[in-house]
Amino acid sequence: MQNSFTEENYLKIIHNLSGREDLEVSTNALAESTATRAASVTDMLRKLADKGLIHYKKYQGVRLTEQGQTLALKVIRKHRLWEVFLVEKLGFGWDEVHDIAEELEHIPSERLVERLDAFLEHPQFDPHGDPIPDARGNMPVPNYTKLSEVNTGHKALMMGVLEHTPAFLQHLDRSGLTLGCQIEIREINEFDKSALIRIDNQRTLFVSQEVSKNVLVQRL
Amino acid sequence: MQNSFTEENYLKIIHNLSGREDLEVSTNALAESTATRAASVTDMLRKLADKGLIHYKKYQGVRLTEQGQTLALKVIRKHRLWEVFLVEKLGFGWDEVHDIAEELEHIPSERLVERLDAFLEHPQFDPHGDPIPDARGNMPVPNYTKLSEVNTGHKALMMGVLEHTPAFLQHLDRSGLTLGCQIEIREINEFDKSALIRIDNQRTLFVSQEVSKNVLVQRL
DNA sequence: ACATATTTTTAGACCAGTCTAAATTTTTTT
DNA sequence: AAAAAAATTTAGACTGGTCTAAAAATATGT
Repeated sequence: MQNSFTEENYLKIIHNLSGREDLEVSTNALAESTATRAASVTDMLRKLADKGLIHYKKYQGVRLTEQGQTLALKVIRKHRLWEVFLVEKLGFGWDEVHDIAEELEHIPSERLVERLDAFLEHPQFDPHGDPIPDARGNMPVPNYTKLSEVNTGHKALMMGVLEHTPAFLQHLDRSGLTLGCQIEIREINEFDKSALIRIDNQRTLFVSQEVSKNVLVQRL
Repeated sequence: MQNSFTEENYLKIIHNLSGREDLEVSTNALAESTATRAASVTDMLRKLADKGLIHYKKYQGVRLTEQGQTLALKVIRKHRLWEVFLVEKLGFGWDEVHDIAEELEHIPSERLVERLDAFLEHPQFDPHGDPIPDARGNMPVPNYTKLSEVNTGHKALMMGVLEHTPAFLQHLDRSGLTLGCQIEIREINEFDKSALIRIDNQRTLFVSQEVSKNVLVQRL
């Protein structure tokens, strides 16, 4: 029994919503993320539960089973590898690849994924800094800090983002904030938590809390 | 109104079955090629006709409209470009890529196709020697000859195949018949039309008519 | 703790794409 | 040109995934 495009999407989204702490995911949250109605989500949850891919008790929200987790990570692996391909090989911007990878992630061949991985030289992270699970489903859990949590006077390296919307990513592009850049916190304004930062010791930039809460860094 | 995976498949198959002479394609032929029942094909044909993608009169078979033709060629373009990618970049054999390309061909982004085309340096032919339509839907119509039609003593270059089954392609691999090789016809046996040929002036090989009827060459 | 609001589930319907069985049209054979 | 065979279409049903409207369960506010 094969898993459909739709089932794979649900698993991936449940994984993403349940976060590192494996929280219960609510029907409404899924309805929001899948852009379907709650009633349709309920139907799908019954089906996934019947297949043993999720733990589901009525009104209690869901969690992935071991099996569901494995499958979700395979889809996420494919998604992120394809994003690397699109950016590194085809020259797309990091703000353009999500929707295309959303389609490519459901192409089913194991051999394809492994050869793609080799072709890309086994990347560890996708273009947004998210870690790529390996073929066995192991995903490193980098513990980055939000830029908003770094104190005045400290330096850090930009390692990822929490927001993945094109609008946000394009804003970072225009600000010169790219993965790997060095950021030094010069000032933080108390009233709105906006900050004056210095990038790569070259440019100075004002960032709102909106931005700094969605940028992940590695403290130096 | 988007075209579904299934619709695209029908268009592609109608194109392939109607050949260069744009023959009418029968319901049964489509049922065979799509691995569905004739009754299901009939339903689909009504739908495609309603969308203006095919000319269809009951019991009369179908032909693509201008619009259907354009769409079919876009799908074929994608299919063949992805095959080039799989062979040239990922190192797959020409016998392994059909099924995977069958999935990839339905990924919808125009930008993706054009960037892939550029990345592959605008290939003219896929790994089986089939011509790749350009972005506007123009496809060169190379007029190759079947190897079985070349006379004793003549030379030719191998340019393509008519069969695309893994079994046939693997047989060619084992025989050392690859695209671009030079073939000289040494002898043809009258009773079964099998032939003794010389490849690249290096190896001599016996080929059945089965094989020579499915190998396309350019006479020298 | 009770009434209200929110969330979730059930019930019943729809669409795309498929199926089988039966009816109809076209083609072939004699 | 009639009978038989083959191809095609119609009729009616099923599955996966979705919807709306209504019912049921849970959570919240005072």
